[in-house]
Amino acid sequence: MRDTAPETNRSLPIALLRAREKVMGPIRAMLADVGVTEQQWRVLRVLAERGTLDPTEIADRSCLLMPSLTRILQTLTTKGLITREAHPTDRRRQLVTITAAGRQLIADNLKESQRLNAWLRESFGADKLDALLDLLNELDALDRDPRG
Amino acid sequence: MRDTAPETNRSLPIALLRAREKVMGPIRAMLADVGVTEQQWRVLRVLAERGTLDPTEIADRSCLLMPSLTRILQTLTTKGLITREAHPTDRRRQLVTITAAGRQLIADNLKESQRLNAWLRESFGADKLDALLDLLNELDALDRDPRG
DNA sequence: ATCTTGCTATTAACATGTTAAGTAAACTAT
DNA sequence: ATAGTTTACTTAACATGTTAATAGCAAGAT
Repeated sequence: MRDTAPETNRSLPIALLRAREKVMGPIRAMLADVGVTEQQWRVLRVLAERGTLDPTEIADRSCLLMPSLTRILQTLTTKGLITREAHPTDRRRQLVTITAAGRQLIADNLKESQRLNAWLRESFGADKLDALLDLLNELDALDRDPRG
Repeated sequence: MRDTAPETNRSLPIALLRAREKVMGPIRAMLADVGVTEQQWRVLRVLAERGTLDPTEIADRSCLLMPSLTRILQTLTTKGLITREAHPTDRRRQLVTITAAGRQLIADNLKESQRLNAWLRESFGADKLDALLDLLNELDALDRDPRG
């Protein structure tokens, strides 16, 4: 079906959408078995890798907007995967920490996650994957919005 | 901030997310002024380019899932930008057509849309843009899910 | 003719995306 | 000190993403 619509293949927004779906599909399937979403998984991994963080930094590192993150942190707290405490000196801020259960959830799925990454590298080609990542990062680094 | 987190730059899902945000930001801003979302714009453009279609084909061409499309078609009908009629021979299906108002909305924004595309080509580089699109399409064409 | 199977579109339920507004706390400059 | 500003997080409102279930219809097989 899709090959009869050549235009959309040259549309960058749609190409990015399709590529993302291709990569995320298997990951989502894996996470669905454990009962966490792709976004919740990102938050947990950031916390596991970098330790206690405040919500603003979590949002930046996991590429989530603050309103989304607010809801996700509530969900993760309910699930017992994170804890939140007040910041010692700045009462506007919080400190979020992953719990042992959260770390366990990551440990239970990290191997499969790495297997999916390896499959991608092998199937798509390590050279092409690196080239793609380079281009995407360059694109993201483009200076400013085209408001001229 | 972001440059202190080298890992996420090499994560394909997140790199795709950031790149998409970079490209879509200006487009969303343009469309917000007219009162349509990015997804509604995609549907209208598909209908304008290819004429009357049934919802299943619209979903395929605009990269939307059917439940999302159902709601979007309701919204677009309310806004008077599309019309829906029953399929003459298959009563399960519908035929969706863009209205004159819908075509006018596209005409009003097409030039700006093309200007944004041109800005991207020039700013990012035509060669790199083509290379990126090629890689994304190749990725999307990868055979099957890694269920081994 | 009925029965099964598959297709089309919708609905439901929950999670996130997105923009705008709101609240509370910290900062800045007088 | 205090008015004005900025920062951190939350809430609200609406749109979409995602999976599962549902209803109506079509087509093929028995």
